[in-house]
Amino acid sequence: MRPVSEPDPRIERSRDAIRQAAIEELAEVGYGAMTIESIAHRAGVGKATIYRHWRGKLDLLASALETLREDVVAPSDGTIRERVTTLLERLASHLSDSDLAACLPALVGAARYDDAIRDFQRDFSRERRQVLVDLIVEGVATGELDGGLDPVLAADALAGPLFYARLVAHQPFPPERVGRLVALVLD
Amino acid sequence: MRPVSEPDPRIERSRDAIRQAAIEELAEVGYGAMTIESIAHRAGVGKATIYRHWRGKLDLLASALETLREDVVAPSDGTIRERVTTLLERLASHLSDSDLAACLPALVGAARYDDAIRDFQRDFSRERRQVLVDLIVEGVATGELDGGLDPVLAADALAGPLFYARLVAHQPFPPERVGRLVALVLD
DNA sequence: CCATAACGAGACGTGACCGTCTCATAGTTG
DNA sequence: CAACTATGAGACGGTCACGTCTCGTTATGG
Repeated sequence: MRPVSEPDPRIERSRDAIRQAAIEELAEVGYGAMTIESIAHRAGVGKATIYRHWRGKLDLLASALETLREDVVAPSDGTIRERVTTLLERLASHLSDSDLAACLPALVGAARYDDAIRDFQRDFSRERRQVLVDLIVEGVATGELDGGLDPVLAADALAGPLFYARLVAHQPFPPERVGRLVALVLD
Repeated sequence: MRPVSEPDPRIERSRDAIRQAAIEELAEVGYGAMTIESIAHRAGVGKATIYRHWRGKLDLLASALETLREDVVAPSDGTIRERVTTLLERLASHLSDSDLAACLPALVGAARYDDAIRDFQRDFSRERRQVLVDLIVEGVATGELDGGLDPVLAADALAGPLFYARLVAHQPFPPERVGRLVALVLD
């Protein structure tokens, strides 16, 4: 292999700024009202730079969403109930705080018209749910949880209400209710 | 009271057509991409007619959403478990079928930027949830359900997963799972 | 330190939608 | 039937974002 010259660091630097700006715009004004010009402005970047790197809004958005992916790891200490509770408390706070959560309503709205967004959302939620399901499966296997428990159903009953509160009811799910929800579903 | 001349029936007729078109547009293209011109076209109406009756998109939308309100009545026959199951099955099919459900993703996306939409959604979901809560309260009162059950929490655990499946996971909640969900939460 | 490449800024023509308007038409009331 | 009135159609000027482009500038690697 011949030595290859380093790529100009400015390239990735602007790409990052643009992706971040896109995420903020998405969260603040929504998918429909998002414009390339506003993103360029927010990123402190010329419009042309955006078109140099992406085909358009959709392409950029897909790329920006990738930066929001993050691995969810189940807590490893304590009883299953404690670990499930911790995981859900994290989810609850994640739903109030994170960049992704800020974009969530916009994504839900946009998913209907854009397959890429829908796929992103489905994959993403599936991954997150799997962590919860695995935890419950483990609890059933060790006998801590009732053997008749359907792990997938239980995971839905646990995570569903948090999303429901955020997206539909528009009232936060109080963190202190998480413990009672876990008790209700797992016992 | 002096006799009052009948209002021209054309007025309400166009209003209805326009409201219906607005709902369809909202469901199909989303809040941001909805335009007065496309609504007028779909309704077979001149743009001016829309502006004669409403101030603009937002005002029209609020008016159109009103037509989507419908009373949810709890089933009155059977055990509480059966009635809860029936109610949830109705909700599940409502979430696949109805005009309102078709608009739901768009509403979730728009709620972030429009207070009126958020209020509509919150009130609407609150009303629906109350029916479920009342049913569970009744079950607790008659002793059919465990006395330690928190009706509000249980209602969330029941309804949440259905919305979650529709809005986030993008996979329908199979009607046959409703029964198992009810058993999981109420027993 | 120079040649190069990516950059920001923004002008440009295009197209969409806005909200207002005019006008001939068709449906309604009395 | 006659007067009336809401209507469908669409022209209009204005605004805004699009996607392309041409600049002069700046940072980078060699």
